[in-house]
Amino acid sequence: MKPIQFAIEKKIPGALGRAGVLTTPHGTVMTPAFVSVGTKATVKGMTPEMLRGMGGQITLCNTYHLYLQPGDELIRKAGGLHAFMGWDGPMMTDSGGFQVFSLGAAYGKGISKVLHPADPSQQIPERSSADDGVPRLATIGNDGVSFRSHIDGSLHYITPEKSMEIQHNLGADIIFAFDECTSPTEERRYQEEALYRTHAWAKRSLDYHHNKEDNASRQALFGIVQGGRDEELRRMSAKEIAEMRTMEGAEFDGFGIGGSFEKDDLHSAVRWVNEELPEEKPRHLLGIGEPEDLFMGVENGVDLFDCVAPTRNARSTGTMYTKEGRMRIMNTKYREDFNPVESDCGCYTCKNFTRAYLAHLFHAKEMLGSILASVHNLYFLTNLVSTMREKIIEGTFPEFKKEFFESYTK
RNA sequence: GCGUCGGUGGUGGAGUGGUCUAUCACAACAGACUGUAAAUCUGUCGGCUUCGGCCUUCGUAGGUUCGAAUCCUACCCGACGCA
Repeated sequence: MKPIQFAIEKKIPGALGRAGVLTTPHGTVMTPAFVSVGTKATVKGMTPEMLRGMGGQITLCNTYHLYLQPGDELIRKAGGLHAFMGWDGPMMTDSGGFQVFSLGAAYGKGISKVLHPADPSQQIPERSSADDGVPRLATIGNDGVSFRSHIDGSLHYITPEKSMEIQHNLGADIIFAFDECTSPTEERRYQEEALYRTHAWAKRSLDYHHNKEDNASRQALFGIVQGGRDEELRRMSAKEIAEMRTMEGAEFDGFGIGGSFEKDDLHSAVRWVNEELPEEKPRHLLGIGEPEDLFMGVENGVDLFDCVAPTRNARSTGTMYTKEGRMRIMNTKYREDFNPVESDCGCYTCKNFTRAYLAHLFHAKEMLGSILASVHNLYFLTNLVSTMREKIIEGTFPEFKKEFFESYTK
């Protein structure tokens, strides 16, 4: 018996998109679905009850962060992440592969998950100059990655096996293979080299996982596809990860699509990969979650998304998603605006508070502001994706997409 | 009434003869944020601007000086002390 089951209910005619049901040991997820990010065993500002209340089905925690603090052994003793953080629903853990990137090639360089090269402040530096200056906290070797803890400076070595061991201790329903998320600033030669390494690490992750029968029966393992912006590498990676087997014939239970992108490359990369991946297994687009990207992903066959944007935008300066686009609640015009953030929104924040009140909380630096804005943003994106699911089942996804972008401007 | 100290841009508070439109912090205003190094970060913050500058500011009014937020005089205001 496999730890998860995935059934497709309905497809978008003429596209890769589909609506499905993902069954895990801790419950089902109606896909496509938005995954709430809870890196350090907490979705920032949200109790599990609030997550449930706003329609959250599943959360994603982080291997690297929890290994450093409080330690995966401690979480194992606590009875696993579900018990430790009080979330009894479906849960995934990321492998630490993103930190290879964010604490490595991207460290101190202002490079993030999605780059906007049209913005002059985000010009992609040449590789030669990208290596100057700031010392990295993550250094890649062929066997694994050395991390210098961003908390206390201590040195740690993470291998694919170590990532699996940590994720076994954490005990999420779905875990990810250890990968290297590459920067779009790397040239093709490096992308290729990194891809071979990611594939080798994927195989080691798969082998290690299936050597631990207890875990393999309770935790699903997703392989991660990389390959940057290059079509050949992306397709090759998707095929290779999809066909990867242990000696006993065990395979990945699903797939992650990873990488740091230029905005324009995102669409093509997702399409190339999903054209190659086997239809019957779930696909997770790692770290993506702006509304326009969610539509693109769903249309192109992505089943799961996670993104820090809703909580980070909410918490930092009260930037909230609305049907008309982003609203920055601290802008002067909202100080005496006694309407809800969105009058037709069903979230707790919109049903109970005004823009003026939220503006006040942010100006006064009261933590409830961050919480209420997070509630709204998580609701907005979660609800947006679940509405896309309904529309796929109704057969009206294209109409819904068109209607959404008639009012939404970024 | 006498004495002492002090009055700097929205606020607090640097500066004590030229490099001063005046450090810094806060507030304000605008922006960024996509597998969280993030309750973080960036920019603006006297007026005008053809963005090269120009004009006006450090309680008020005079004065010294090539040059004053900085020195002198008078006045106004505040705190404290003494009558």
